[in-house]
This record gives sequence, C-alpha cells and structure tokens, in this order.
Amino acid sequence: MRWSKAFHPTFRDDPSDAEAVSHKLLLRAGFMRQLMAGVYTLLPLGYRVAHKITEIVREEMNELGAQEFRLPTLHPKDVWERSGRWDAMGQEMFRFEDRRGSDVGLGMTAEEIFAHLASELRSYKQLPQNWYQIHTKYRDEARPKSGLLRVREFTMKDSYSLDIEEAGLDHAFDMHFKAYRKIFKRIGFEPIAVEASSGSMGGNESIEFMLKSDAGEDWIASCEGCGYAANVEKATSELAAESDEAGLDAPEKFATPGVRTIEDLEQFEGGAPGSRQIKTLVYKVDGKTVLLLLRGDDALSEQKLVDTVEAEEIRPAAADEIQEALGAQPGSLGGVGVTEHFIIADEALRGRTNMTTGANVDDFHLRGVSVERDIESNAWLDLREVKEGEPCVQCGKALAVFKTIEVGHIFKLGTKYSEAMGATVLDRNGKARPIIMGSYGIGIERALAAVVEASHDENGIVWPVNVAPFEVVITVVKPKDVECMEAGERLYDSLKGSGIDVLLDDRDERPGVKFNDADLIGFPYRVTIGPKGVAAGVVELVARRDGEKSEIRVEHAGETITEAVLANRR
RNA sequence: CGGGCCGUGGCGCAGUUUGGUAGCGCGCUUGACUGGGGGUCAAGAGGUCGCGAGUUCAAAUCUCGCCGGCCCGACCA
Repeated sequence: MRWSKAFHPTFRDDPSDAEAVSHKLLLRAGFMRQLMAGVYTLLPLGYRVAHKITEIVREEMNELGAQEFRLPTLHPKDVWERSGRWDAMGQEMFRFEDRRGSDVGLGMTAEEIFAHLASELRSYKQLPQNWYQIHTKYRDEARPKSGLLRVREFTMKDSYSLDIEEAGLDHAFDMHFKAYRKIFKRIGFEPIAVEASSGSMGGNESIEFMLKSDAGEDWIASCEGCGYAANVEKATSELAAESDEAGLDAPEKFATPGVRTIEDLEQFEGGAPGSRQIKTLVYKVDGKTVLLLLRGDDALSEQKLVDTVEAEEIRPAAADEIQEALGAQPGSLGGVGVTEHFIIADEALRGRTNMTTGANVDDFHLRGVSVERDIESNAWLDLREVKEGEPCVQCGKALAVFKTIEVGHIFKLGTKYSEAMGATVLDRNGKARPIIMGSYGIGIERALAAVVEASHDENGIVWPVNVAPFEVVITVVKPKDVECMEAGERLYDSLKGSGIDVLLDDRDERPGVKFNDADLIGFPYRVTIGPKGVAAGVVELVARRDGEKSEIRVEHAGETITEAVLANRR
C-alpha cells in the first residue's frame, strides 16, 4: 500500500471528548471513528488490526479442535424465552418488532441458539463438541464509554463446549484456558486469570482474563506471593485476628446526637473505631426485609450477596421501608433484639465482642455488643469486599487491589441452557441426559483497545508485530528525489515479495510529519530512505518499541528487515 | 437511570455574561522555495453556530422544547 493513496486520517490534537488512552490514540491515529454512542466504524488501519486479532483467535480455536459456525444476529423471542433470558436481559437487549409484529432481539451472546442447535444431537457418541463463531454482538449498554472498551455493537468470538460428563467440561474448560493464555500472549499482552462471578450467565465457575489498566472498570484482588487472583465481586481474604475485650454484660444504650455515619461515630466522644462498629444495611430480597451486618470499615459486595442468595430481585431498601421495619433512620440502625427480620451477618463479625452499633432509635447507639450473644443472626456469609493490603487466604501475603479490563471470560455453564432447549443425548445406558455446556468469550475490539492500553508511549501506539496494521513503513524522506523514490520502491517490492505487510510512505510531506505519523500509528519498524543514505548505499531501520536504530546496506535491506520481522511474528 | 460538563468549517478552540458584518490556530487547495523529527512565503476554499419553536427591527448570543456527545455514579456476561 502506498500511503499517498491510503485513507489514514491522523489528527494533530487529541480529540476533546476522549479520556482513555486507547480512545484518544485510536481516534487520533486514524484507526476508527465514532458513529454514535458506543458504535464505531473501523477505518482501514483499525480493520487490519481487528482482522489480525481475529485470525489469531481463529487459529487457536481451530487448533483446539473447535468448529466455526456463523449464527444469525437476529434472534426470535421464543428461543430466549425458553431460557428465561428474554426477561432477564431487560433493557440490555436491543429489541424490535418485525413487519408481522413478531418480537425480535439482536443477539448479545448465543448460548440459546447453540443449545437449540445442540438439540439435534442424539447420542453421547457425538460428544464432545466444540462450536464457535466470530460475529457481531449487540448490547444496549446503559453507559458506553472509553472508545472501544465498552461499546454497544462489537465482534465477539464465542465458543461453546458440549459434553456428556462433568470431566469433559473440565477438560474443555481447561483447553480454553490454555488457548486463551496463548491467544492473548500472541495478541500482545498477558492478562491475569481471576476467579469471577458468573452473573446472569448462570453456572457455577467462571474465570475472567483481566488486563491491569487504569482505563478498566473491574477491580481485582491479586497476590504476588502465590498467584491467587479474583474479581473483588468474588475475592476473599484472611481476616486479621481481632482481640476484643469481653466488654459489658449487656449492651448499653447511649445518646449520639447527629451521628449518621461510621466516620461520625469514630469522631464522636465515646464512639468507636470503624473496626469495632457493626454496620447495618437493610435490603429487600424478593420483597422481604433483610438486615446485612458488616464490620464498620468493611464495604458490602452486592455481587457476593446476589451470588449466594437465590432471589429474583435484590435491592437496597428505601428510607420509608427502613423506617417502617426498624423504627429508625439509617445512621442509628442495628440488629440487636431484632427477631422479625432475616439477619445475615458477615463472617468477619464472628466471635466479636464489645462492639458498637445503632440502637434502632434515632440518635442512639449501643455499646458493649457481643455479636453472637446479642444478635440473632439467621445466617453467616462472606459479604465483605476485599481491601488492599489484607492477607491472602492462600499464603498470607498482602493482597493488591487494582483496576483491570476484562478481555476474556470463560464459564462452566452446566445444563441450564441444554435443559431449557431440550438438548439431551442418550447415554451408554440409553437414558436421556442434558448436555453439559461451557461458554467462552473474547471481545475482538476490546482486545484491540487493550493492546493500545498496554502498549503505547508519549508519541503514540506501539503495536506488537503480530497485530500491527503494517509491520514496516518505508519512509521516503524526499519523494521528489528520483533515486530515493526508486530505492524506496525496490525495498517495498522486495519486502512485499517476502510476505511482509509493508506501507510505503510516498507522501510529499516533510520528514518530521512522516516520522510523527509513523510513531503515532505505531508501526513496529520504520525504514528511512533519504538522499544521504542512498548516496552512501545505506538505509536506516528504526524499531518503534525502543527507538533502536541501525544502518543496513541497501543490497541487504530486504533480507535483513524480513528476518527482523519474522523473528517477531508469533 | 441520577449527577456534572458540552455541542460554532475536518481537528482543537474563542465569541454567548451585555443580541447588531462568524473569528483564531492547525489541517485542506494552488504555486514557489524547501526537505533526516509537525518548515517558510503568497493566494484561496470551506460554517443555515446540534434541531425546532418563540421573543425581537435584529438571535451563535435571550426563552421553551427536543436531539446528540463526554465524564462520574448506578447498572452490566
């Protein structure tokens, strides 16, 4: 490709309404343009990268023995109704009526459709199967953001394993785990695999692949000592041993005028530090009032509650509901003496004595509370969100908590979808058994943006060779100089002939403009061909990543550069 | 969905308070000089100021309504 004939529109300034690095750079360097909120056009540069990522994913899926399908993106309502997700997905699914008035949804994922196809399977002898597709998905996100990191229309590789035995699922899951590791490494970054919540997918085990990045929106806890890592929606930590004094024989009520928050009570004369307070949250779980008790300095992980409590609807209670249930406003709530409501206490409160909590009378608290003596909790659960620095459950080292981008997610689904779709096969004994499914996803555009987040500098993107839009750019410093231009073209032909993705910058621009554009776009290698070099019979090779320069004799240039590129392809 | 900010040539912005000829930088076109990190000079093109109503002699500017975008939060496989 000749740059003078290409559509590679670059900007000199950062676009004003982009925040994330990948968002800024992908716009500025001419990889994409926004059409509307969460919907982007990939320009030729962007599409080349997306295509290379797709090919890597495809190769690794084929390597694993998976078969590629192509499903529709138009899904009929009834298939989604059978799994219960037509309703469960709520506003997140794009929906409309066709001309006959039939309800249609745009596919956000394909468990239903693949399970529906799997109902054609008859015998365990046809299993295992591994099915996948790489296709457009639609999700009407409430808040698309950060360029390609969170969009409403995107390409996803989604695969599905079908097995008769749990052991088969374990194997398929493991194969995907390894394939994902390899895929991300080839694409150009190494995410952390973490235990995750399965959310609305269902199933009992899932692993997310997370790339550390400030542009991300998922917090994970990870341990450098032993490699334990989990999404904070799931993470646990060792509890630091607390030594409490026995305290009083019975709770003592005391006035706390104006105290509303944990911090207020810490400051209050006669109050208590957050670690000695019991925080009381009121939730509505399928309409029932439930009290959640946590240590004052712990935060509730709502996802942990959702994951452990089987319920349709879980939400914080409204102010009037709280008043009616406990007779006091938030700030003075507590579980002491409460018997008419279900109480769930966090594990961190077990055995604690001499604590302080609300008295269920506005502006009054209780001190000297022994949790197990004074509060009739109906259940003990792990509800707290892990904090930075807490000891790892496996090795005791301090956990780090940081932000990440979710670039892949694999699920052990079980039989939820196969049962809903009637996907059963006959086993060895002639008995019908639901197929055991797993599902596995990678977002292509998000992975593309993740590479940029992971690999850039102050001058622009630094593409790994494997996914670079072009592996080499030949910068002809003075295109009007016939010798320069011809030297450039000869090298271009030579590299092209060797199968290198090469772009010839033949634009009539100043060298500085070309160098800056090349750096911004991020080609891994730049060959500079100028009058001085040509006169001396050399060209200059510059590596984008470290700026390392070397002079190469013109007659060896094609060969040397080809070798350098091939050495970095994976 | 709640809160905040914003919509003016392709990009970045000023002008809106106090209504009166739509402006700047970059980019773009043509030509010349130039040519190893966004060069110089000259001459140009390009905008119904997000949309619609209203007030007014007159609206980018004031009023009302709508649409769109970004950020924070809630939500989210």
